[in-house]
Amino acid sequence: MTTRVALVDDHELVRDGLRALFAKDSEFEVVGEAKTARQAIEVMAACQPEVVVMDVALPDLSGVEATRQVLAHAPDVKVVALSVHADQQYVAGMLQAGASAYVLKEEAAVELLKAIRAALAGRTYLSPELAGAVYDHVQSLAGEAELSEREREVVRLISEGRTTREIGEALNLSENTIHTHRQHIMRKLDRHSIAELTKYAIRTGLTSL
Amino acid sequence: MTTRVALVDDHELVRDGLRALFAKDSEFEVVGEAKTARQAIEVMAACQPEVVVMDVALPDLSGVEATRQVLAHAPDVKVVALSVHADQQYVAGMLQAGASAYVLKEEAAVELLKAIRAALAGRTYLSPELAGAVYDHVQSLAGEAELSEREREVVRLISEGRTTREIGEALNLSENTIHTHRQHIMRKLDRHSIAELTKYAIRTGLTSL
DNA sequence: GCCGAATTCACCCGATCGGGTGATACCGGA
DNA sequence: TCCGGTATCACCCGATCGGGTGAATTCGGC
Repeated sequence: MTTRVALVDDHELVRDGLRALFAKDSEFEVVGEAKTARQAIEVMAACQPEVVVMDVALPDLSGVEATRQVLAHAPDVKVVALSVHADQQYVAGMLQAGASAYVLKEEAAVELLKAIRAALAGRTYLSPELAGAVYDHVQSLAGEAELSEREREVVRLISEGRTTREIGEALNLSENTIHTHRQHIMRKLDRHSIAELTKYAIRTGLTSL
Repeated sequence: MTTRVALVDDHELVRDGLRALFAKDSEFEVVGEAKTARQAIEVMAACQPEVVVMDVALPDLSGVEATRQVLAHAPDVKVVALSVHADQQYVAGMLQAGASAYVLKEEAAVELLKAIRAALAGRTYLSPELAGAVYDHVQSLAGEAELSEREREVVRLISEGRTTREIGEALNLSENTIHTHRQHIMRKLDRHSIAELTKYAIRTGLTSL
């Protein structure tokens, strides 16, 4: 029985390469592709893959947020993150979002296959280069409370420089409600300034620089 | 150590010529080529060049838009524009899009190498003929967002989540002074919220996530 | 059913922000 | 020499933030 794989990457070239890679291996079958996070959600429902190979840099949303949303829709899917950079922040963010593996694009193809097999077996896989470097960061993130969907949306808008009133208008909610959300967020994250919330939003992929 | 260069030009012949040019010089190494803007974006991710030599006339998008997109994906890459025309509009557009240099094809090859070295050194290079014509425009762009030492210090502390009073205490200055600094900074950068200032600080390396 | 969370809204308060004006002083380039 | 930028400080104002309290609803879990 072959393993059903979906590819999420905005680069045609990368997807082509990956597809060719999986075509050589009878163990895997590429059942869906997506260029954006939004497309990815749709493809999940249509193709029912067991594994999603996801680029962390997508045009519409960060891979972190995309991973979160994919797993919200299909909790059993294994997400394997693909990235060009060994950026600790991103690695930690992806793992916290629920990714099962993180592989650098500079690695050999065999690393990706190893990562997928590890993910399917319920284990977490990191590119050899990363494993040690990231451990501390993951630990530090572990103590961070999780935000609800609504709260992440509010943090995102705050980090875009919007005011409480503007956010209320954007979400069709009362200013008071946004105010309360912000309070809950600050208490959960123990971050009590816009500056710190903005950094959180960037690090977790809710917004970009 | 060689400098990694990517070529973006729709003319096979031009690319052949440039490749031969760089092959003669052990200082540079051509690691990727693209015929179109779309390809260029893909090549960026795949090849991780330090410099992109880009024709301003491409079949799918203008060189201006291509430059913008390349830099959106890889902010640290230096873009050297190549063109047959000394059109001020194009020059200004490319520089505004973030190109580091603008070289005419009629110039000698050595000009291109000079331009690349200047770009790598963080300077802006223009073909001698253009230098005078666009000087004013370049000046206005160059002096656009330069903060003073003091101002950068204040932005840094703001991005650390400190309040105006705390910053005043830290720097042994009046609250009012910090207040004024913040105003000047916001006007210079055209960023009018803590969130946006924080992003600026992160992008320019004044603070970390 | 009860409890906790998430979500929604309201009203309170003092502190801070974002913006303006105006002033003094220093320094370096035109 | 005068002008512009930097740096310092002061006072003003309205808007917003950061924090608190209290309360309604819904929804999933024990």
